[in-house]
Amino acid sequence: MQKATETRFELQKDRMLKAAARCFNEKGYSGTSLKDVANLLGLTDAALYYYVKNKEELVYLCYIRAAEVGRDAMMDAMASDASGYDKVLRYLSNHIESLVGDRGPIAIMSEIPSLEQAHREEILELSRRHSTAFEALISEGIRDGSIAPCDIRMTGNAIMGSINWIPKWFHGDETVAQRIRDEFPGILVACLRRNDKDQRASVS
Amino acid sequence: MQKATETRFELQKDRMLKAAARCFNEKGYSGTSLKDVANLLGLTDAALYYYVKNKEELVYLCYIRAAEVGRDAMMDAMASDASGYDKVLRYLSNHIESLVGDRGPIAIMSEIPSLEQAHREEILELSRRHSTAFEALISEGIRDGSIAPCDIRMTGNAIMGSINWIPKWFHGDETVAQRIRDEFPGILVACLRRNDKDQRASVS
DNA sequence: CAATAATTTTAATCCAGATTAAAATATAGC
DNA sequence: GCTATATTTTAATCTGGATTAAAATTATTG
Repeated sequence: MQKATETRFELQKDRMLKAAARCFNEKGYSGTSLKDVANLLGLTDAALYYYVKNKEELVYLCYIRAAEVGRDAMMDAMASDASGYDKVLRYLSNHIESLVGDRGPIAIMSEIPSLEQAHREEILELSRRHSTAFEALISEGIRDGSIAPCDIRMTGNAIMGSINWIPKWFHGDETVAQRIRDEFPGILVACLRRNDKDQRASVS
Repeated sequence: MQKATETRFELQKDRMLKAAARCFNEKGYSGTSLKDVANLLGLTDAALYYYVKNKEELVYLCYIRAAEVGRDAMMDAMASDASGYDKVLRYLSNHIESLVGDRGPIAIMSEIPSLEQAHREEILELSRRHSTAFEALISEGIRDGSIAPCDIRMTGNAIMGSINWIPKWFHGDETVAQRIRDEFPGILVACLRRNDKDQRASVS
């Protein structure tokens, strides 16, 4: 019955979260006033309170959304029947597609400490789980021989950092988006193929 | 004559910038009050105004410092007489050492838009120059055959993103610092060795 | 030591931007 | 069209934290 209204509400809320994510990524949390977000939606700042309790919750929800996007990308990769290496590649492609595609601006989780206790812990937990899952993929690849042995924690941090930073410099240009989709996964999985520390490119 | 005083002033100011960088990295710009920074120094918030005009300038100076650290790392690498690949490796090692070593916490430049016009433009210019210099190293490596041909812009973004994200998860633990020093440069330059998109680790 | 300069604190302001309550408008179902 | 509900705005507050001025303390120098 409320299906229609619920849908409208959810749609608006989702638009709001995207607008907020965009502002936060571009202008930072402090640099973003609720008015900025509202303007992007053609609304008044006060209107946002119809959808969220306060600014903190707005950030919280942006981060929840970011976590979901990461989880979805991970789930899909984990479910595939492939080598560890290919799962990582698939996860990266998935996640990147979400970042630059129409799941639209995803917030960088750079202000977790400003969240209130309960929210902070929840986001940290989700974040930790994601890292763990990613490291598990790498482990799997090492075990099945598709990935070269490496310091899993550091390699995971390196790759994830690169991903996390994308929203900082990508601002919606579709040409750039395509280039990211095409290049990034390949660039990053290269970190998993080192089999010789002194190897060089064998070109020409 | 004022040498001693100047030194004291400069030292205190430097301590302040490090404390601020640490706060900003950990709690974000908005989450950081001047009181937080002052507490870390055993001072009162008002005391900070003896060293800087306002909070904006504090951020600005943190970013200037971050840019200098990057530039120093780059200068040293560029001056070396080595292949493009080795210059990149050297730059990465240098920069990473600064990030995790005693040049102490370096601020992540994540709130450039909150800077006032003139400062923002200056920081952006420095930032752009640094990217350009990094891409030049990659180009050089491709020309001299030490680096595999690649999308220079994207590869540069990937590697720099990984570097930029480090202060987000590294919080001063010396054991971790050593691990970063040991592993990160090698992990990241792997992105420059791809000579075959379908290559896999040739282990066991 | 006195005298001057450097540094920090105390104690007010001040303000942008978050938040709220009530009123106004839009929308949906009947 | 009428009624109830959903959504948005208007118009105030409210507040944390930035900022400032003056006073107090600490260091330096002749």
